[in-house]
Amino acid sequence: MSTATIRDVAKIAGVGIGTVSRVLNDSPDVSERTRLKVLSAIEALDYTPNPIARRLSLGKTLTVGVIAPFFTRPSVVERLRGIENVLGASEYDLIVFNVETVARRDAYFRDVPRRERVDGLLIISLLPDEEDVQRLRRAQMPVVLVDISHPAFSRVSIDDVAGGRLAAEHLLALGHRRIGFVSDYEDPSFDFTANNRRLQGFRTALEAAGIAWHYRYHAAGRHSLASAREMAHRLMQLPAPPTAIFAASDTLAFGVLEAVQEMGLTVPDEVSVIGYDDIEVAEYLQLTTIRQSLFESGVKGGRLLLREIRLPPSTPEEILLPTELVVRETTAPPARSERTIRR
Amino acid sequence: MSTATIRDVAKIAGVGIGTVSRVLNDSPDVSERTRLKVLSAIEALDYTPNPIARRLSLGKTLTVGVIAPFFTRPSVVERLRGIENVLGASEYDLIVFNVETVARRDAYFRDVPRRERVDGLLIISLLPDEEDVQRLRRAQMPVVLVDISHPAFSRVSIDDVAGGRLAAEHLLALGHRRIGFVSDYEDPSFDFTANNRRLQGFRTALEAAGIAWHYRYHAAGRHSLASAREMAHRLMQLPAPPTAIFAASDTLAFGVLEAVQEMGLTVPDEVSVIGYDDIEVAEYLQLTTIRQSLFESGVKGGRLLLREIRLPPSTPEEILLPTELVVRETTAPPARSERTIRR
DNA sequence: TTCGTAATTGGAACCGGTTCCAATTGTGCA
DNA sequence: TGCACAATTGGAACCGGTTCCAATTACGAA
Repeated sequence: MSTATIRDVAKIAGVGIGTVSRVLNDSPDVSERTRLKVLSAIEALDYTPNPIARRLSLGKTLTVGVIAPFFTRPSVVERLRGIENVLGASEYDLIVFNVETVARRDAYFRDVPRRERVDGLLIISLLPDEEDVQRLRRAQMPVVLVDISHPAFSRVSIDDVAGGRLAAEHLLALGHRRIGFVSDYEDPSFDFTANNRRLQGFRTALEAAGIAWHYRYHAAGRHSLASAREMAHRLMQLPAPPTAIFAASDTLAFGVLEAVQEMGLTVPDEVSVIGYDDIEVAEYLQLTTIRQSLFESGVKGGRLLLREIRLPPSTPEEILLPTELVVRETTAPPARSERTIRR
Repeated sequence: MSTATIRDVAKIAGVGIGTVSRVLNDSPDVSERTRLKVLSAIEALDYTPNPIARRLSLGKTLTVGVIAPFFTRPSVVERLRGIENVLGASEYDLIVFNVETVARRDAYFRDVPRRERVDGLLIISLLPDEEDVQRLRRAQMPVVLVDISHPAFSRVSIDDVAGGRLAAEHLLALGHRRIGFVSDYEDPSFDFTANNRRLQGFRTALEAAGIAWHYRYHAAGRHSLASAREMAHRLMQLPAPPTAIFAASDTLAFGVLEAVQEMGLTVPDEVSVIGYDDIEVAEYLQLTTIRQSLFESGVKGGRLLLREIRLPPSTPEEILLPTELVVRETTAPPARSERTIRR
C-alpha cells in the first residue's frame, strides 16, 4: 500500500482530478457539495499531496537556501534561528549550507544559485565576489544578504558605523585616550566589511574628540579567541599601551580578556574591554559590548526574502538595524596614574 | 531564455533522451563516441538536470531532515555541524527543523515524517513519543536518533552512564563525600533520558564508594543558566550543603558557578563544580567537565542515516560514543574543615 | 418552455527527469 | 557471405501534481 495520489482521491470521490486539485488549492470554483465529497475522500485515504510533484508542476522549488559560516561564529547561529523562525511557519523549506572552508564556499556559491534548486537565497556574513554576483543576477535569483552589504542585492545590514561610534564614545566618556582595536581579517573572501564599518565609526568618534588614530593600535588576525589573545598581547606591549581595547566581536573580546589577565592586569581597573554582538555568554561574563539584534536580523531577512520571491523588487531594498551600548563590568575609567599622565 | 531540458540536449546532440539520461547517470551502455557528442551538447547549453524532476521520477526526495532544539543548547549546534559536514558532501540536501516550543515540536513530528518529504530523518536530543514512533514506523522512514535512545530506531548515543561515573569518580578521588546533582527536566516530551543515564552512572559510582545517594541533593529545573543558578542556591542552603556539584550540562554548570560566587564562596577551594559536554566556552572558562564528542556524534549519525537510506537494516544499530574527563580549574579537594569533619 | 450566460466539472497536456522494451546497429564465427 | 547474439539506441510511458480549455449543468429571464 503505497501512498495515495490525486487520481485515487478523484476515483473515490467520483470526480475528476482537476476538481480535487481545485479543492486542495482552495479554489472558489467548486460547489460546496463536491468539496465535501472530495474532502471526505481525502480523509478516508489519509491523502497528502506529494510536494515534489507539486514543485515540478509549479516550476518552483518551494525551498530557500541559506549560505553562511554558521558554526565558526555564535552570532551567525542566532541569525539562523531568526530565519528558521520565519521560514518554519511558511510553506518554504530551509536548506542550510555551512561554509567553513574556502573550497566549500566556492562550491556552494557555484552550485546552489540555480533556479532549479532554490527559489531564493539568504547569504549571511559572506561577501559574494563579482563572479558570484554575476551568476546570481543572471539566474535572476532573489537574494537577501544579512550582515553584509552589496549594492546589487537587498540586505539587512547592521548600523556598524554607529556601533563603532558607540563603543568609542563610551570609552572616551570614561576618560580613555589610547584605545586599541582588535578585529579579524580571515580570508579576504570572507566578511570583513562589517569590521571596516565598525572601525570607521570608531575612528570618526575618536577624531571628533580630537584624538588621532594610530594604526599601531589596530590588530587584525583570525577570528578566534586564541588569535585575539595574541593580538592583545602585542597591543599591550607597545611603548604606550592602550588603556582600553575595542574588539570587533565578543569572541575576540574574550581572547583579549584572557590576555589581559595573563599579563596580571585587572579588568576593568587597569584595562577596559568592550566587545561587539552581545552573544549569550556575554551577559554571563559581564562583558560590556555593543548589542546588535542578531535574531531580528534573521527574522527581517527571512521576511524580506519571502516578499521578494513573491514580488521581485525593481531595486534592492536595504533594512538597517540599530546597535545599542550595553554597559556591564569590563569597562571603567582608566587607572589613576593614566589619568594624571594624560593631563 | 529559460533553462535547457534534457530534450534540448538530445536534439542538439542528435540522440534520444534516453541516451542523454544514460550519459548523465554514467551508464556503461553508451559508446564513447555518443558520450562525447552528448557531453559537448551539455557543455554548449550549460545544462544541469533539474533535481526536482529527477526526484519525482526516482520517487526519492534526496533530502534529509533534522529535527532538533538547535538553539536552546550549544551542544546541539555542534552536532548539527557534524551532520552538515557529512551531508554537504553527499547528494542529499539538509533541511533543518528547529524546535523551541512544544507546538513546533508536535507540528514537525506530525508533518515531516512523510516519505514524500524526506528520505530520512535525524532527531537530536528529542525523544519521540509512542504515537510519533508508530507514525515513523508506519511510514517506514529511516530514522537515526542522536543523543537519545529508543529501541525502535538506530541511534548514536553517548555513554552517559560512563560519563556520570567519571564525574563521580573524579570528585570522589578528590575527597568529596556530599555531592549535588543539577539537571534539567523541561517538558517531559523533551529529552531527559540522557540526564537520567548520567545520574545513574553517578549514583552507581557513589554507591560503589559506600556513599548513599540522597534525593535532596538532586535539583531539576529548566535548561538555562538562570534556572541552574536558583537550583544551586537551594542546594547550597541545605543543612549539610554539598562540597561539590555535578551539573548535567556546561550551561547548567555556568549557572552553578554564578550562584556559588554570589554566595561569596570560591571555586574550587570551597566548592567544586563539574559540567558535561565540553562546549567551546568551557575551555575558556576553565571548567572541569565531561567531554563528549559532539561534532563526531553528528558525523556518525549522518553517515549511519545515509547508509540506512540505501540499505534499510533489519534491526536498529546502536553506536556508542565514549566520554572523557577533562580536568580544568573548577574542581579541587574539599576545604580543610570539610575533610576534618568527615573523618 | 426556451434560451443565454454563469457556474462547475472532467481530463488532456504539461513540468523534466528515469526506465524499460523494442528496434537498430555491430561483431564474431561458421 | 550469412546468421546468431551482443551492444547501442530511441522514445513511450510514467512519476503526481497544476492548468487550461472544452463540455456539461444550473439558473434566471423572457
